[in-house]
Amino acid sequence: MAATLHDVAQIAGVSIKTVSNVINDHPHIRPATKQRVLEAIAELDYHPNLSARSLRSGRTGMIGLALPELSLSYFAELADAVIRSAERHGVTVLIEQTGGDRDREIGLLSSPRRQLTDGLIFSPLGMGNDDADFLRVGYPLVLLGERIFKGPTDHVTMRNVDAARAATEHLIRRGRRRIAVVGAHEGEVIGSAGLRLRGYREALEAAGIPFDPALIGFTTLWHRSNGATATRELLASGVEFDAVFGLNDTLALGAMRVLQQAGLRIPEDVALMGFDDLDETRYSLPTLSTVDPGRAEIAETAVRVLLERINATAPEAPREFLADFRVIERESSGSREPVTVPGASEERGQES
Amino acid sequence: MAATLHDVAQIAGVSIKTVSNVINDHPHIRPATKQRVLEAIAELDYHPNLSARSLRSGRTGMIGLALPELSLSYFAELADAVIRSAERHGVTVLIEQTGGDRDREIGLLSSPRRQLTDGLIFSPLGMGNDDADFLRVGYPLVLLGERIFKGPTDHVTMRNVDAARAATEHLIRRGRRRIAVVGAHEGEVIGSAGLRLRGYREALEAAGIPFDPALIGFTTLWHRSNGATATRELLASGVEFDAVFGLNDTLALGAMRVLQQAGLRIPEDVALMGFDDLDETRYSLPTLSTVDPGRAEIAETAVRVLLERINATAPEAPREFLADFRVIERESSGSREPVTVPGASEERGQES
DNA sequence: TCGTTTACTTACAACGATGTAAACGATGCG
DNA sequence: CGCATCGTTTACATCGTTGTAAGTAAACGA
Repeated sequence: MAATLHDVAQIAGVSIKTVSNVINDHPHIRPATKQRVLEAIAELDYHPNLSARSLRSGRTGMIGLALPELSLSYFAELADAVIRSAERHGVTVLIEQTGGDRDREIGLLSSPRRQLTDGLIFSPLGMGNDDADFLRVGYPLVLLGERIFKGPTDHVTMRNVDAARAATEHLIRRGRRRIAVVGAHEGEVIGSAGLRLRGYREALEAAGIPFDPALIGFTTLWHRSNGATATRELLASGVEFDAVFGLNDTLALGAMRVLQQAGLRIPEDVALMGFDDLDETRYSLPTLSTVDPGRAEIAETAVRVLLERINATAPEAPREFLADFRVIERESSGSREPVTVPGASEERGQES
Repeated sequence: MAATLHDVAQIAGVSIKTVSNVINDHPHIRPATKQRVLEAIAELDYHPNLSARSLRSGRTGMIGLALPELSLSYFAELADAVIRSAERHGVTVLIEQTGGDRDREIGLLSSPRRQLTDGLIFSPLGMGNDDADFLRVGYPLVLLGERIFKGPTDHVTMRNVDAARAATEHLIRRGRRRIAVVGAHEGEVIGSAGLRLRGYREALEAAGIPFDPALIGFTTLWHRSNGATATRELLASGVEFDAVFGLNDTLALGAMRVLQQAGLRIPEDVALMGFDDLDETRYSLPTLSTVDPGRAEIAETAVRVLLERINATAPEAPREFLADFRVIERESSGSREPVTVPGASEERGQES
């Protein structure tokens, strides 16, 4: 049996409340008493019972993180970042997978598991703007992603339009004028695809380059194989292009294979650009130019804002946060850096 | 405020214990009473308070999963599998990242967070066989991986030697005799690298092919860039080879790029084989032949065994579980299947 | 010396659930 | 008709913690 406050109190010769006070750093404790209590705690290797503490305080010290799937790299890296941020703030993260399914997402918002967490960071994929009302829940909630805007909660997201525009401008600066896109969604306005395509169009317009619908490759899901297929279709259509902008890294990596297989040199014949700055982009050949949409900042902000809400006394109007992005030039868009072992100085490894 | 047993009892006109009995399906409840209680529960949208239940019962309904890093694909997919298994068994998974650091791993075994979980599935990377005594802990623990054998706990792992042998034999059957290895660890005996290399040697021996040390590429970490570097070194060394066996998929994918860049055709000039069956191997070009080490089975077994331990009354001797593996022939080792959109029928996607 | 403040400590009652033991009414048996 | 029995329900204590209010002792000023 684990030691309790009672045991510690007995050994230290004080009341359990005094022990509790020592543990919670309450003022007005005589140093000598504190000393005795700490010794007793050490002697018994006492650790507070978290269930009891939760029951009493109404706080669990955990926050939820709901995302589509860990096996999608973007979300695995997001989870990694959120866990690290949470750790710095002294809270624990409980991950839940939705599979990107709208009904599961909605169900999760009122699942009994919400009891285990003091708040939720929620990255929906199936829900849309029309579902915003489901976000009116009785606990602190921070929304991520591009599925719902102007919802009733705090929202942390990336500058999709600006970042995609900057990425496109980067390609234009490299002398490319016929820039194909891979991953567009038919008719989408919000959502990552719609917003990033808008940024692309803004960049073209600003540079006086006419928009050519023939250069737009549509896909349904953003998986590697779709990037490959869309690129194959572009090649087969005979349309000329000197660059490809994958609306995310996974698509771009799919495109990379197809381009290479077709005998095209990257970046000499076709420059290539992704979006997300997945770890993987540092290890491809050539390394993939991409946009860091500020994932670390998004994670940190989401955790911070959620904890603020959890600790807030009065309700406040929902706020919107936009992370800073950064275009990262690597080999696939014609960086002139020497080709050494890619990323050798910054690798994080899996051993044995 | 959320409803409590008390509120429900009041509305139903019974005592709180009766409500508790209804919820826990205790026998001897008059149907009429049960009915009234259920109605009251529905009316108030009552959900049991999990902290209170934990405090009273000593169970949290959560299990821990400790692994190096979610941003390593293998572990992200393992976590995904464990979460799904746990869900089927009605328990929640709490993920913890160790970074593969020995001290963090040891610390985590007695962290206060262990209080939040009824047991732990632990995949160490930094700890070694000498640290086995740290695994003598006061809660159910299931060990994964190849770092510690004959430890004091249940152990679920893969048939590294047999699987690597089968993978090598597959290459031999395809007519390859000069099979290079990428990812060996100098002097390692256990650990994934040591065991898989042993399987490789066994296959050679059985086929009467002499072992050639010049064909072994050493790396430290198992990252993509290391696979690339080791392969580049093999090419530079001038040693002849007609196949490469990457000791994991990540290494093999790194090797794939270098081979292609060198103008070698896969599989015509060099056959390529990985290990792990990452999702990614289905989307590379060519698709990567690999070994499914039974990840799904490992996850399912680990969860099942852990829950058995949690529910066990008497202690039992530790057991060892070995998952079934399966060699998966894809294009990189000369599969003759038609090259269609890779994996089109089995993709799980990321939308928008 | 006494009253008053300050510093420190304590007893007690929650938080919301569940196990125990006892009580209750209805039934069956002698 | 009284007593045991069964099925059903209840009151109460308990899990380990923390907030509240009250208590004690020491320190201070008058």
